[in-house]
Amino acid sequence: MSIILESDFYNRDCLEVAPELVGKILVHRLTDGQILRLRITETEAYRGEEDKACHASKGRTKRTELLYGDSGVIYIYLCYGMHWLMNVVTGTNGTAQGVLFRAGYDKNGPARLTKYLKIDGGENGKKIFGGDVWVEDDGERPAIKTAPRVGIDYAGEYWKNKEWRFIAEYGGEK
DNA sequence: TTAGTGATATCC
DNA sequence: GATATCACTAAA
Repeated sequence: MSIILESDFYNRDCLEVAPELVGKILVHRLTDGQILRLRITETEAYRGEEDKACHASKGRTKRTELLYGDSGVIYIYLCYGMHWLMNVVTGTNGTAQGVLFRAGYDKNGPARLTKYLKIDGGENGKKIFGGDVWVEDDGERPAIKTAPRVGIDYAGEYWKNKEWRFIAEYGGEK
């Protein structure tokens, strides 16, 4: 029995949401009805304008607009011209927080994850419940370890060294 | 280690 | 309009 995570889950600080998303199942229902599921094994928190690694630190722009909106909104970003990175907006409105889905079981890397789930910019701005993309909790609670975030050298030592990356220590099933 | 790729932001 | 930058991956 799986429970779909809804508004209450996402409407909290990203540092609470990010570790809890680890071990959950990300689901995408395609237009042809096919269901793709993937267990989340790694997430990262991006916490508002003060976090230099967060896109919102540059201020409110067309792109980061979504981060300032409702929690539970899917924020998808095209990186390096070919990789879709998926985030979900967390926290109360206006705090510009988000959680990046960094990896899934057997799928290391944020772009591999979206590629596997066939998620692209078309899902950007949609809600992560009540639509074609959602996260389920099947009760699994893997052990979690933390680590510094990656790929954000530009953010400076202070933010770079924050342990806001959450990784499942997996032995679990798919 | 390096090339590839294109949207976005920033600077004319 | 032009350029610099980027939360990456695959191939070597």
